[in-house]
Parts: sequence; C-alpha cells; structure tokens
Amino acid sequence: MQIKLFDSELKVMDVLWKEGDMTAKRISDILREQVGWNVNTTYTLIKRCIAKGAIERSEPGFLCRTLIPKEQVQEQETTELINKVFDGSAELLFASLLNRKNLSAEEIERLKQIVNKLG
Amino acid sequence: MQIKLFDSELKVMDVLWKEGDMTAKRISDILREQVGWNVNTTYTLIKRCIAKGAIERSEPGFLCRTLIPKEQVQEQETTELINKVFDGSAELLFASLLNRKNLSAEEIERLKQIVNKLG
DNA sequence: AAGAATATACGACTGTGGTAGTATAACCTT
DNA sequence: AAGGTTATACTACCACAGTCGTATATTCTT
Repeated sequence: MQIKLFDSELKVMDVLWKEGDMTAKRISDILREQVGWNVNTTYTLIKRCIAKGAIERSEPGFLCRTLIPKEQVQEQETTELINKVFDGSAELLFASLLNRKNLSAEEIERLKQIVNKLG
Repeated sequence: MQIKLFDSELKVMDVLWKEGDMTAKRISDILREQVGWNVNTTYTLIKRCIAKGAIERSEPGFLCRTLIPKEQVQEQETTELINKVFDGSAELLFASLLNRKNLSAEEIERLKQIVNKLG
C-alpha cells in the first residue's frame, strides 16, 4: 500500500516527524515561520494527508498524529530515484554517493564502519 | 548552472545516454516502442531539451547529441532527494540504502569492497 | 516537376500540484 | 447570550508538466 506524498505534503509530515504529535494550529504556526505559508495552505495540506491516510486526527484538541514512519517515505522516494536515473540499480546509486567530491576522510571512515558492521 | 529536466525529458536523454548520438527520428522510434509515445511527443521533448541546453542538434542529418553527462543528472537528483527526505544528510541516505531488505550477501560483499577501496 | 510520404515545428488541451480566499463552525469574554 | 476572535472546511485559481493534433517543410519517387 503505497502512499504518494507531494513535496508540500512532506513539509507537513516533516514537522510531525521532527516534533511529534501536535495540533493543526501549531503545525501552521511552524510552517508559517519556516516557509511563510498561509494558515489555510497548511490546513489544506493536513487535510490531504489525512485523506491519504498519512495523518490521523484524534480528539481531544484535534491532535495530529503521523500514521506512516519517515523511513517508509525515505525508502519509497529512494526507490523512485533509483528507477528514474539509476536504471533500477541501488548499487549504482551507492557508488555514485561514494564518488561525491564532498566526502571527508572521517566520513569515509564512518561509512566503512557502517558497511563492515553489516556482514 | 543547474538544468532541471522533467521526467519525460529524462526519457529522451536516457535514450541518448544509452545508445549514443542519433537522429530525432530514431529517438522517436525507440520511444514509441518503449513507452508508446507519439512521434510528436518525442519531438516536443527533444525541442525542450534543446531549449534547456541539454541536447545539441548538428548537421548533417539533425544528429542529436547530449550535452550533459548522465552522472551530472544523477548527482543533481540525488541531492534533491537528500534535501527532500533525508534532512540534507547524504550519510542518512547511505545508511538507509544499507538497511534495505533486499541486500544479498554478495551485494554486501561488493559494497564492502567499494567502500574499502576508497581510503 | 507533381504528388506522396516522411520529418519537423508550433500551438493547444488536460490533469494536477501548490496556494490561498472565502465560508462556516467553535470558542471565548463579558 | 451577543459579539468578537480563533480554528477548520470547502472551493477555486494558477502554473506547469505531459501529451498530442495540426500545420509546415523537406525529401523521395516516378
């Protein structure tokens, strides 16, 4: 059951992922400050997330709670990227990541550890 | 100088990346077969790629040649993904990739080698 | 050289993601 | 309980990605 969230919807989700459950009001306050959104815009997006089953609204106080973990969206979006520009090969993405210029020695060291811990 | 290519434009680019320079006609033939596109659709997309500076058209025979390497697009799109759902951290994406279920033992072995070759 | 076939250019329609305006409902405050 | 304020819902507008229809140009065939 794949839920496709648009960029703007992800902004709403991100607030919940970062700060936990909160009221629609608070979300709109945060997003007004962060990205300058009108209150109504935020409410519309929350509504759409609810319609998609990504957010749940519970009494009392219309508390908003995310229903899907961030990890799921990350994996889903990563898969899309892989299919779009890496010919469906996760390994190609992997290699591309490692070829980036901006990898410091320490970062490489950490990556090594991560990978070696796997086996 | 960032060029933003849409999904449909990427399909055109992909043909050139995979098969090398060719005429618009051949591109349209390939894409008709691959994704069922009308000839005109392909030509429109080629046109847009040219306008964006992603493709060059040279005589004789209106040969189409890609002006940007696939690697550039891959890196660009990867950066977008990282900013969108990985809080700007390439390392998080990296870790997420490794957590995927579908990694076989051999794959892990290969990844280890790739990483260890770095330092 | 005329007519057919093919290649290219241009313009337009459609669906939809993003944003906000306006209406309605709930909640205070006195 | 009336008037004001805040919270929520509904709906519409706009921009644009995606697709293709029609028009024009070029090439081929006889």
